[in-house]
Amino acid sequence: MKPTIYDIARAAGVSTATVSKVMNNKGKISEKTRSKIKRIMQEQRYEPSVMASAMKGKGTRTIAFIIPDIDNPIYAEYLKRIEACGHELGYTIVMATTERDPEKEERHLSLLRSKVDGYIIAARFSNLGLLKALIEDGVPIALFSHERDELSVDSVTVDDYLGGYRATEYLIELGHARIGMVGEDTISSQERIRGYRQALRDSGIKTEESLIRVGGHTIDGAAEQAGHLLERADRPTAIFGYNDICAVGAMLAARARGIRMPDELSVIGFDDTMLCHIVEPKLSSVSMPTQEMGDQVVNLLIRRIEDADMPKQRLRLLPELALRGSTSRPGGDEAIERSGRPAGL
Amino acid sequence: MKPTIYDIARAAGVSTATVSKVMNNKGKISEKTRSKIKRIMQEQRYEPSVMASAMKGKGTRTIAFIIPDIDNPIYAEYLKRIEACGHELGYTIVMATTERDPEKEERHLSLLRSKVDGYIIAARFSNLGLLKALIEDGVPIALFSHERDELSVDSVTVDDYLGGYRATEYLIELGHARIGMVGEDTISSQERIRGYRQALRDSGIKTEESLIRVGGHTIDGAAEQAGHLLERADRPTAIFGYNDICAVGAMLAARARGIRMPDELSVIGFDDTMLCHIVEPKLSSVSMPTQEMGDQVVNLLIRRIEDADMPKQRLRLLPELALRGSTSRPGGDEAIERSGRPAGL
DNA sequence: GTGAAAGCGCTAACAA
DNA sequence: TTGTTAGCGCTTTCAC
Repeated sequence: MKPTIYDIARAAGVSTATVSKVMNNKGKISEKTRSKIKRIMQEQRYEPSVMASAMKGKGTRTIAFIIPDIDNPIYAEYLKRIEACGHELGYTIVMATTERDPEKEERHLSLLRSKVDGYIIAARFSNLGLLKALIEDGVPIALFSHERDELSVDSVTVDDYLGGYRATEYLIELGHARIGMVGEDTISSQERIRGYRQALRDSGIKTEESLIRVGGHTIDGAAEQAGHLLERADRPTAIFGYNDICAVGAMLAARARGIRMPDELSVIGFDDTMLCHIVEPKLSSVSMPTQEMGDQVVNLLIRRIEDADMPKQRLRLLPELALRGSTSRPGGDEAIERSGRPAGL
Repeated sequence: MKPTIYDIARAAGVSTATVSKVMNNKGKISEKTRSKIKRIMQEQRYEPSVMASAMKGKGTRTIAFIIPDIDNPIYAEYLKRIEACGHELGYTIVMATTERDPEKEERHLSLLRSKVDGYIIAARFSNLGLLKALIEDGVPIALFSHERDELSVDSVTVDDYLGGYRATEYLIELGHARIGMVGEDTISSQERIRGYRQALRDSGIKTEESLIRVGGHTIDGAAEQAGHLLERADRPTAIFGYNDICAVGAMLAARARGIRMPDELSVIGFDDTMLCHIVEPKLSSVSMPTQEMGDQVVNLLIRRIEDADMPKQRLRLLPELALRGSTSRPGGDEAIERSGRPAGL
C-alpha cells in the first residue's frame, strides 16, 4: 500500500502535524526531526495525497486548458508551452476539446469543476452564459488567444487586428492590389479581417466583399473557399489566410489549379506553425510569441488562483511578420529573394 | 459557495447518506424522495466533489497520457482520440510530455501519482525501473504504440514490424533496389527497421548498413540524415521514413538538392498524419487505425482500473499502406498514376 | 427506506 | 519545538 502521513509519523515517532509541517516548510521544526522525517519519507517513497490536501482547501494544483480542437497545430504548440510552464510551477494540465459543441462546453466545465483550480479557455464558447456564471462564482478563468469585450475577465492574446493589418499591408507594399482573404467564423478571425480591411482602406484600395471568404476550420474547407477565389476571372494575386491552416488550404487550391506560387499567387498565413516549413514554397506567416503567451497565461491564472482580488487584466502581445518564399511581388520577384530580406522580420 | 452534499440533504430534509445513495443509484430509496432530491440537486446546481469521493477509494476518474513530445502530430491525433473516448466514459485526461528526459519521467509519474487512476504510456521510458516499480505496486498501466517485451503489462500497439515490412516490400515491388531508411532511436523504430531488413532479405537484396541512418526526432534532424544518403554517388532511389516526420525531412533534403520526387526519389512515411496531405507530392505512408487504437487503450485501461485481476494482454493492430504521389517506379511512373491505384490500399 | 456515525489523508488552529 | 484535535465532502456499514 501507498504510505500515508500516518505511516511516516509513526515511523518517525512524531505526530502527523509535524510531518505535515515538514512537508510544507511551515512552523518551527528542529533540524534533527526535519531531516529524520525527510529521510523516512524518502525511504518509504511517500507521496502526499493531492486529494486530501485539496479537501483542506489547498486546491488541486491542476489547471484545465480548453481548446476547440487539436487538429490545428497551433493548439498543440500552446499546449506544449502551457504544460511546460505549468509543470514548472507544480501544476498539472488537463486538456479538453469542445469541438465547438455547446454541450461539450458544458459537460467539460462541470466534469472538471471539482478537479481543477482554474481554466485557461482558448475556445470560443457559444454559450456565453456558462462563462458568465463561472466568472460570477469567482472561478479563476483566463481567456487565451481570444478576448471577450463584454466580459470582465483576464486574458492573454495576440493582437489579431494588428496582425491582420500588417500582413495585408505587407502584401500591398509588395504591389498587390487584389488581395483575397480566407477566414473562419471565430472572434480572432473577425479581428484579423478587420485589420485586413483597414490596411486596404489606408492604402486607398476599395474592399471587395466578395474577396472575403469565410469557411470551415479544416484545410479542405479552406481549400474550397480559396478555390472560389481562384476560379474567378479577376482572381486575386494574393491571399491572406486567417491562420496557417487556411493558408495551406489556399496553397493546395492553387496547386490543384496549376497556379504557381509565389509568381502567380502570393499566400500568407497566421500563427507561424510548423506547417509553414514543410509546404513548398515555404509559407510566410504572422508570427506570435507562443512561448511568451503560454508562460504569461499560466502565471496570470495562477496568480488569480492565489489571489482572487488581484486586478483583472488584458494582456495583448504583438505579432511579427515571418517572411518566406510564398510571398513576392505580383508576377514574381527576384529582387527580394536576392536582397535576402531577413526571415524573422 | 458551491453547495455540498449537506446543503442538499438539509434542503431535502433527509440525511447525507440518502443523498449519496441517490447520486450513486444505490440502496433502496422511495421514488418520492429520489425525485425530490434530484430536483433540489438541479436547482442548486450541485456537483459532487470528485476529491471527496476519491478519498473514499472511488478513484479520481482521471487518466494520465504520457508522450515524448507533441511536436509530432501523431501524438495530437492520439490525444484527440483518447480524450474523446475517455470523456465518453466519464474520465478526464491529463497529458504530460517527457521530452525523453529521465528526470521528467520521474517527476510526472510522482506528481500525477495521487491525481490519476492509471497511466497510458506512449513514451519510451529510459528509466525502466520506474515502470517496473509502478507495475509491481499494482498501478494500472497500459503501454501505447510501443511494447516492452520484458514487462508484464497491457499494451496496445500497431504492428511496427509488419508496417516496416510492407512499406519496404512495396518499394521493392515498384522496382527499387537501393532503399534508404531514416529512423529514430526508439523501440518502434527498431521494429520498423527490422521489418525493412526482412523485406529486403526476402527479396534477395543485401542490406547495406550505411543506408540506414538513425537521427533525431525533428524534421531538421531527419533532413540532415537523409542529406547524407542523398549526397552519395550511389544514392538510394527510395527512402523509407520511420514516421512522417522523418519522411518529410527526407523530402525537404531532396528538394534542397533539386532531386525530383517521385521520379528521382520515392519517399514513404509511417503514421499517415495530416503532414502527408500538405507536402508536394503528397506523401505515401503506412496508415494505422488511430481511432481504434485510442479507443482500445482507454477501454483496456479502464477495465484494468476496475478489475486489477483481469488477465494482461497485448493488442497489436495491423497497419495498411496509404499510397499517394510520393512513390513511383524508379525513374518515374505514369503507369501506376493512370491505373488509379486506390489510395487506401 | 432512511439515518447515525466512522473515517479516507491531510491541514491548521490551538495547546502544551 | 511538537502534539491534539477538529474538520474538508463524501461513502458505507449497520441500526432503526
